[in-house]
Amino acid sequence: MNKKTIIRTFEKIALYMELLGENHFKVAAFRKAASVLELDPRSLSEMDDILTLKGIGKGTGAVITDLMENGTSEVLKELEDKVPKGLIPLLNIPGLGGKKIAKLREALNIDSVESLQAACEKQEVSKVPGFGKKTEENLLREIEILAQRSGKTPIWQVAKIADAVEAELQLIDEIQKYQVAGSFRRREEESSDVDWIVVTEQPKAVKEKILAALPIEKIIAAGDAKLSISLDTEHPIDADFRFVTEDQFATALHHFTGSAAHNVRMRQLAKSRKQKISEYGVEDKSGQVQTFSSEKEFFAHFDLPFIPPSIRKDGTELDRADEIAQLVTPEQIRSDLHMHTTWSDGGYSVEEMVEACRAKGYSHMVITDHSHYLKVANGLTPERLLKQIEEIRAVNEKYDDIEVFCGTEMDILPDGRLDFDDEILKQLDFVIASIHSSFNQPQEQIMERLYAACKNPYVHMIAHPTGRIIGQREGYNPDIDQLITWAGEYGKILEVNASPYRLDLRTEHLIQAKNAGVLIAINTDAHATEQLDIMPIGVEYAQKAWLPAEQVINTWPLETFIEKVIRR
DNA sequence: GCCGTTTTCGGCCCGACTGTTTTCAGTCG
Repeated sequence: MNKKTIIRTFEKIALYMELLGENHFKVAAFRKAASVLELDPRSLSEMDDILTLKGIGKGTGAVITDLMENGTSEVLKELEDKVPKGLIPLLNIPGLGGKKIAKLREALNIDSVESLQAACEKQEVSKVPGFGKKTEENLLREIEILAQRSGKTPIWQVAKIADAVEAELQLIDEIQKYQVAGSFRRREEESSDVDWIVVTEQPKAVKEKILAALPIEKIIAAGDAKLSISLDTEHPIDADFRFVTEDQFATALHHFTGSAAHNVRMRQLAKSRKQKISEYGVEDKSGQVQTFSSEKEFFAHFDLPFIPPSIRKDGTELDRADEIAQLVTPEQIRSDLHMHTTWSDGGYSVEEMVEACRAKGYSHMVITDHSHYLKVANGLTPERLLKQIEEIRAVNEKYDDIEVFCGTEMDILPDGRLDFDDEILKQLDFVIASIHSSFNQPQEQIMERLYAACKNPYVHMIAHPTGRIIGQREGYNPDIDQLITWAGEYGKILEVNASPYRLDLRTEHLIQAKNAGVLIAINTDAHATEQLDIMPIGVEYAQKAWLPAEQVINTWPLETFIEKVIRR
């Protein structure tokens, strides 16, 4: 028996109870028990107090005991006997929850999406009390949509959609300001929808203009406080707009940024102080509602520091408030150590990239074009690299407010060799090693390649250490534990790639790297000047691992970087 | 089902919107 099995059992029990239309507090109690175990860092064998944990009581404790002694749960078995498996997908249909599903099952013996569809087509559903014609039509349509639509949208697609939507919002005069909230603001890797807080005195007019401006597949809800639509974009996604006044903005932004668990913790905290949090403000005993000029002020009201959106997760961030001051922030970034130019597959010259980095106020930067193995990217031969070094040194001479270092993003070849000899590497200030080929090799071979890079004395950093593209490809599946160990042993830096396509190291690995004391760099891997702008996304993503600024070498001043990295 | 520095019973975060109802339950975030 392991912890995961217990957690999954609780989640299944909750799901089945929900389908039976059980009391939702009871359902929530099982979900809560699952999350208590999930959040406890210990393994099952280390948890001798498991039955006394807060959130585990008589009922959930009995399930644990049953699982430990017999390997199965009687409670779950009974539920499985009672509830047909085909009902579970019904919960994915918008508008259907446990109660309605239970009613449909009672009245029409619905036990699957197929039987629900048939019943709708025979117009039997609209005869059930509590259901009507409109519900029946909606259900049929949702069943069709469900068949086409798959899961969540990766962050890089959300980013594009958000840009397009905001371009339209900007044109609406009645909007005083807007800000994206929700999971995208929290820098989650994937989102199921996008939310905006819109400040306006004229919600009706704004609603009409948004409806007229955006490509819409379906209007989900359109009231005076909220507009909810399905966007008919290349990658369809739902969008929510909340209309508030200026003074409600901070609390609305907080509320709709979530996470849900974070909000619950905040509201419990408020309640313990005889106050009540809603999206409109903080209400005290007398019914007086207080509003705030910023989220920072809102948090301060509860004696908390500003909690960055990306770490608003399960509520435990409130318990770690004193660690927040050390967290890396986008404002602390002084350098970008991974970018490309027209020498390989970038879109801008060395000088243009330098100008763009100067505009960011960076104190230093590294030009790191591809190496010759990567023919598709016009990778540099040793001869061209030497010429590029000359150009970079010359450009560097021109500026005294930024230091431009010579680097490379060198391929680690499929056979484990490195793409440049040490004689060449010696002449560079900063060497990145990356895998761009033969992702499908067995893990052993991948690790041999990474080991070759780690033990080479001229390599400084391993870039995008998994090669994943979010929502599209898994990458090359390295043994990250081993890589982190080597990075520690050989003093190599590991990269967080700020590109919303990549974002690796991913959070759980970054936590391991943090705990191992391995140095981290956050880089844009920019192939164009405007891509330098994605740095905050990488930094905010890295905050999820509670990474302190001192461990992120981009926060170091030039002198420290030279001393500890270039001349180490 | 779980919990208790007012509580062992009566709460459990809070509010918007829809569709079905004639005042509100269910769902959603």
